[in-house]
Amino acid sequence: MSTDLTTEDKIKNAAREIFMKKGYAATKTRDIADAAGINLALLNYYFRSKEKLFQQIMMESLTVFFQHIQNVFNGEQTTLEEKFSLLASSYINQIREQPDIPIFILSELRARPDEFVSQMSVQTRLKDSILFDQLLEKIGKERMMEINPLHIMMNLMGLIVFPFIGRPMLERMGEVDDAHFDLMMEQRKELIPKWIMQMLE
Amino acid sequence: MSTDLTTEDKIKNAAREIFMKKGYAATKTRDIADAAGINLALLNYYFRSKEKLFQQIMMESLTVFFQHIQNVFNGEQTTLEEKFSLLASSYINQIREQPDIPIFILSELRARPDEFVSQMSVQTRLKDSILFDQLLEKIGKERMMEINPLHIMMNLMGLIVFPFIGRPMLERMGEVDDAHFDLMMEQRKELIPKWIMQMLE
DNA sequence: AAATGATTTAATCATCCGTTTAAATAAAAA
DNA sequence: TTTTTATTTAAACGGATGATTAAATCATTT
Repeated sequence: MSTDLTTEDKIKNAAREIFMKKGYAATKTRDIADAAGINLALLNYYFRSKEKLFQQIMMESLTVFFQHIQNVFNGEQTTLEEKFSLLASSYINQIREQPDIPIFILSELRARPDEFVSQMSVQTRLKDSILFDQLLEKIGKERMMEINPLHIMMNLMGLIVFPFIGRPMLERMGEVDDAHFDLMMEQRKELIPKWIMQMLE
Repeated sequence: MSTDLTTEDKIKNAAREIFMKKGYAATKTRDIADAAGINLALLNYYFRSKEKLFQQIMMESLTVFFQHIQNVFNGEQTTLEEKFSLLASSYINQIREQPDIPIFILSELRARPDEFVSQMSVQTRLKDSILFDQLLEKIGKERMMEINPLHIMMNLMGLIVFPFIGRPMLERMGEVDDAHFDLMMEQRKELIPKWIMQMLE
């Protein structure tokens, strides 16, 4: 957290790490300043307030986290299963690099109603996507009442994201260590698309 | 939040509601006192400190949330699919009554390492359960390396819990209202066991 | 009724925490 | 160099917040 970064970036990096780990309310501006190795006043000098700094980081996190969805959802050259596979792989890789990002986003989204939800998901209307059309074709109109494509989205995201959110609990329940957990996440890149396809049969 | 409850319970009810909605750090003792309609000092009189009050509520939440698991996991009269069905139904009902409980538990578990994780999951060792034996029998020894029973646990819990955690996001993505969301959760009581069974084929 | 103990209240303390200020230093422009 | 602007620092402000105190009220016992 030092070297030749600009002061602004040192603050942002430290803030991102601490916000993600502890959440907005539990994060103290002094913790950020200490972790960044800068004077406390610089935080306000560069970002005006803790709130503004948080919003900036939150927006960037949302962008990073949802940037793939848009593209994959509307890929014209990829099949359904390929889309599931792409999503599983890219998200599992991404979350491995920033393990706290899902729970961070989801819990702050809960605590700060609307503020971010609106901007995040306007981009991603399921019904307007090619994925949706492909789902319709696969499921068939007659089964549509029973199995709303949103079920499939819930399943896909749940299967990808939940293991990371529930990790401390799951590792204990299953008596697996970190290495084994990583292996399982690697397996899931192939398993999840298969499972989702089975659901559509 | 009034009537003939004891003062202690008025505080606990208010605290539970606010802790669940906002998390530990964002919850102020004065908010709890106001919501409970009691004098601020009474909180410390009955519970010593905010931290102690929180721990008590957290422990009770964990107990409630995991009490079914133990029983269902070790039911001797129920088949695999019946166990999945029981878990899905009881958890979906339970979460509907306290929608914030999953994200509350999972995010506080992250913010407060170990403190609770240890006590929570000692009770629930997957390998010691009847469910585990039934899974082994169904999956078969040869496929065990590929599909660890923990995968199935991740899937089951992810499919049940994630829709509630991601609800604000999912409702926007899928353009469904609260009533429709509830209907879908009702459908999932039957769908989830089916999906899980398909994964085992 | 008096005495004892439990509960509740108003007020205050002490610390924390986000933010600001004013001065000092460094960098850039003139 | 001198002047101006940008960055950094130490110190402090003021409100919020968890906790405590001492007195008041209520309930129970004798």
